[in-house]
Amino acid sequence: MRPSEAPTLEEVARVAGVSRSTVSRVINNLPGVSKRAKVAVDQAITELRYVPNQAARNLVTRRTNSIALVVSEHGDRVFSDPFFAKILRGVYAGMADSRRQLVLLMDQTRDDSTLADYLCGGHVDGAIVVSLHGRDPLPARLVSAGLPAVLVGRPLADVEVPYVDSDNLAGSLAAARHLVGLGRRRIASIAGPADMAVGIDRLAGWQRGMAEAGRPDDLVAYSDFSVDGGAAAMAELLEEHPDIDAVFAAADIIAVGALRTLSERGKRVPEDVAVVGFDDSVLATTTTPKLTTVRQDIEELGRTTTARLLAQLSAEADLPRSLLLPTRLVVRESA
Amino acid sequence: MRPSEAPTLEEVARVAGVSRSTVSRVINNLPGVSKRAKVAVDQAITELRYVPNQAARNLVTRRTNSIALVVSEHGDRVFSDPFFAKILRGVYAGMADSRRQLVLLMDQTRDDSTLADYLCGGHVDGAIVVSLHGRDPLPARLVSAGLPAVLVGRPLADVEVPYVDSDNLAGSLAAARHLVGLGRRRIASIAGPADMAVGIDRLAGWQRGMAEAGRPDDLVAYSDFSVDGGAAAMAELLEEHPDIDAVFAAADIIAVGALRTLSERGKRVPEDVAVVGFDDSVLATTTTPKLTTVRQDIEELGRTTTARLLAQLSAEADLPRSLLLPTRLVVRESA
DNA sequence: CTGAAAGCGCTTACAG
DNA sequence: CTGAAAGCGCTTACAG
Repeated sequence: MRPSEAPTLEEVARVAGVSRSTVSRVINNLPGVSKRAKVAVDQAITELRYVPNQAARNLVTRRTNSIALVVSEHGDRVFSDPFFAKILRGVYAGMADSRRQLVLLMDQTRDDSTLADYLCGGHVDGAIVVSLHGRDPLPARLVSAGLPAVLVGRPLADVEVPYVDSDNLAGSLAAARHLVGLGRRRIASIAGPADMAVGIDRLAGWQRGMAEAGRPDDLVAYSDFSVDGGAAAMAELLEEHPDIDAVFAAADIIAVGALRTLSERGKRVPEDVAVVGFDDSVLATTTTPKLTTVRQDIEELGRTTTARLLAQLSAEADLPRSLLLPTRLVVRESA
Repeated sequence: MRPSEAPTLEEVARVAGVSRSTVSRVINNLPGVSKRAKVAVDQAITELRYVPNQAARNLVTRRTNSIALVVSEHGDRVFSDPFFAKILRGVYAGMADSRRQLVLLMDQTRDDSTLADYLCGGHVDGAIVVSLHGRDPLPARLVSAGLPAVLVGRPLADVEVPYVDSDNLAGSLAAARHLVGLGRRRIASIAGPADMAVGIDRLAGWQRGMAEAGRPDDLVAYSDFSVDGGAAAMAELLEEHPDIDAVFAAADIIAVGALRTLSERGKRVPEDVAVVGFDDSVLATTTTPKLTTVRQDIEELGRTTTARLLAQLSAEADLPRSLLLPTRLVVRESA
């Protein structure tokens, strides 16, 4: 970049009539600089349009001032999933004051090992890992390499990595209790993928709710996070249990599919079947009837994860291992 | 990171029994290394789990091996806009083979000047700028600083920056001709924002189509890229010109709004009013009737822009200043 | 084909 | 409060 044009700290020192040490102190806001020297340096900096060379800085400080956002998911889903977009927004908001840069990494580009090598190769000071799928070996590798990392979402593998997650269990428990409280007798659930913590936890919450109320907890069908998946799961449930009068879907998008099937089968919502979703996404208010759902704040999830990582990087003491963010039931029309 | 644990090139040299120069040559695949030396070095590298220090490398080579993706848009739109997600996917795909990293920057964090300073401060080797809005001063600043940059989308300001864009004019001209060919007499357009190249170009294409056919080109209403905007613009058009029998909307999302208004007014599509959109987004096939629209490949836009930048970074000669990607009409049911 | 040496632009003890 | 000096870990002419 602009070979010899770029002024160095050395030149600033010369222009300001001080030593390199002093210039460095001014730049880094270190104490022990006379006002006179500071003024001279500041003036020289603006005069020369000096910008510190980041590489030289990194080399000596052994820090890069950048953190990685690793989206541990192959293929297309990442980009089309609004979840990712919200996380990104939260991460960005969380970094706003930190003067750090965000390096985006997805392992569609590099294979897992290359990705880990890269992360551990001193390119970044820390990593935020969005673990969308099952038991990824990456977190364990980061830990063993000593790279500060925080996960978005509870990992399935039993690794000693801090994570931040929505309180999925409490949220789905609240949904279950709501349906019980409505006097529903045959309460089913369309669970999310069984290989994702988010699927497991939301199912567990519903199961606990059923157990509390002395209801059976085996009216379950599984679905991926798609409308069609939800529709198929709902059809499956109705096939086996035509008397179902309530269903808790592990995501709004699944609930949308369930609504479609119910409508096709001539079931009225909520009169015949009450439906509760999860997420409180934009979908929730565009359906007819509007969806009762469990609200989670995904952007906050990204922000908190970032804050947790930054705190760790500043070596703050007594950091909580992991955090759960509250979820709450939003009652609308469907249940 | 891992203070003194990380092995250096020096240690690799010692273990391999060669000089640092030789190790460096092996690492960088430079010619002039005996097979014997190469084997010894490779072995030492794996033995020590050596990873080159990027900062040291950057310092001496004056390159960072990273490029910036600058999303020049404040606030929330970026993240919720599927356009951005597709661009990101394309950019990522375009970088797949390049061993470079992507640094994501949005000026919601840093003010414009800080952003430009950062970009020109030697942090990145080049920049891809997604210019979603009007006449951003950023491209000009990058050019004057000598930072290689390529824009996604034609800039409004007259700067000497290469850009890659969809051929919006040809696409909307095709749409206009299609409506004319259908025998429609009163053809309107809902244009996009007048301060965005994409809005201007799509309107221009439609106008040219009208001119060709000797039709008036003043049946125009403006809208932002939203359903509600499209609905309002359609209402406005019908108010002033109740005899409209065709409308070209500058985006599918606008067309969706138009369809809503037409349906509310009891107008049948395409019998009473033919509708053509732009984008061929997912929306196009979920509407009733399915949307005739102009297809653009946004992911390809991101990929091509990235390829253009990488070519520039490798100092390839005779690069085209800018590129237009083809668009084509996809005829479905609405026109 | 190989190595000794200079140097990239900073920060950081250290001595004053 | 200030400066001279060492050193971070590489690459790159240069000389052999």
